[in-house]
Amino acid sequence: MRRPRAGRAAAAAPTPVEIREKHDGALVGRMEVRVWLRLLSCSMIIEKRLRRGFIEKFDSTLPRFDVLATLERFPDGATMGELSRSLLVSNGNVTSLVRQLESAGFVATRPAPDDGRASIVALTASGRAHFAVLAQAHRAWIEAAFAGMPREELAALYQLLATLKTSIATDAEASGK
Amino acid sequence: MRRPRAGRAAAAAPTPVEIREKHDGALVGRMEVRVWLRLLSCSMIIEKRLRRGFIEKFDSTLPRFDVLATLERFPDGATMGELSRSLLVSNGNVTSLVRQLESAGFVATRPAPDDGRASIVALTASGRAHFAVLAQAHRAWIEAAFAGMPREELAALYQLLATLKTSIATDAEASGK
DNA sequence: GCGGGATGCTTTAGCCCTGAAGGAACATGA
DNA sequence: TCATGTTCCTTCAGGGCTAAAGCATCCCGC
Repeated sequence: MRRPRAGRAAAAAPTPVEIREKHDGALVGRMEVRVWLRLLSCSMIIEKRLRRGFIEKFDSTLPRFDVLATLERFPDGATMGELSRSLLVSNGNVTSLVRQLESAGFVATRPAPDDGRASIVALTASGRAHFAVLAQAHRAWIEAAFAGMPREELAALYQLLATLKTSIATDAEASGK
Repeated sequence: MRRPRAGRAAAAAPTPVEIREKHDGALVGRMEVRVWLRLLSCSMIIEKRLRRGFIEKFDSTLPRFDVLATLERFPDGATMGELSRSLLVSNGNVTSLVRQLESAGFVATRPAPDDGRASIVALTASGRAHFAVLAQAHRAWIEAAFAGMPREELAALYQLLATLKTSIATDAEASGK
């Protein structure tokens, strides 16, 4: 009801399914912005779907899964700082995530032997088993989302994202820090 | 200190700048998952940078900017529901964002003439001016992030993301809504 | 030793976001 | 008309996230 909405949306109407893009239909001028909005849109939708899946199927969350996934790569355990750096999230955030996983019995924390400030957190057996289940669902969801993409395009996308990453990185260097 | 971390990280050490990927170095098997992690990484980094920019330069936030951007495409104003659908965020969330912008004088709310439940929110003159400034900075940040990408690759990425979007959409349809 | 700076972690305030619950207004069919 | 169901919006509880402040511990140069 009440939707003039001329332009792109109307032109793209015949497509079978239409996923709305953030700011879709806007008169975005520059190519860079258009690519960014599309990128953001894809990543938000997939992420939202994963988040929802974890809640509904496992009563867990994506960030908690991320912690488990990271810890799986540190068989001897990782310090909070290592976790924080690996996950690209703030220190305080890791604290609360680990607390939750700890009270669920999926990770265990022990003091670092060589550093009185640090503590080392590692997966428990139960945590490792739990992660295996979650990881399989996670992979299945992602594969489903990408199912409509031919292999060559997938590889091409992978390459282009690499270029983008280095572009982002060199920009970070140029603009101080 | 204390970083065995064999593999990719060590091998990639000579690169000038290294942006860490979420779960970087993990033994991610499937191509789909690798593409997803890279996509997520790019989008998170850019988004984080925008967020930071808005805070530092304008003491504002990305979601508030999104609301302004959406409203700019509704010259006659939009209902809360239209905003919520356009922004892909929940209804309650829009309420608080609009409240903030309202108390800052950037948007104004009036009751819908034909529907006692709905209210229509629109940009004020001040809000339109404010948005113009923000939008320019926003565009500049994005262009800087993509500056290292040749035009053809940008266009190719744009196309691939379109395929991905329809893949996501058809997946959504297949798995019931 | 030991004093001062760096580092590891936690705590807190504050914003973003969701989903569920609830109230008010609408719509519809009997 | 009015009872029922739907729609629009708000409120609230709860989790994620950050930046800044604070505490404990470490390290290093003197």
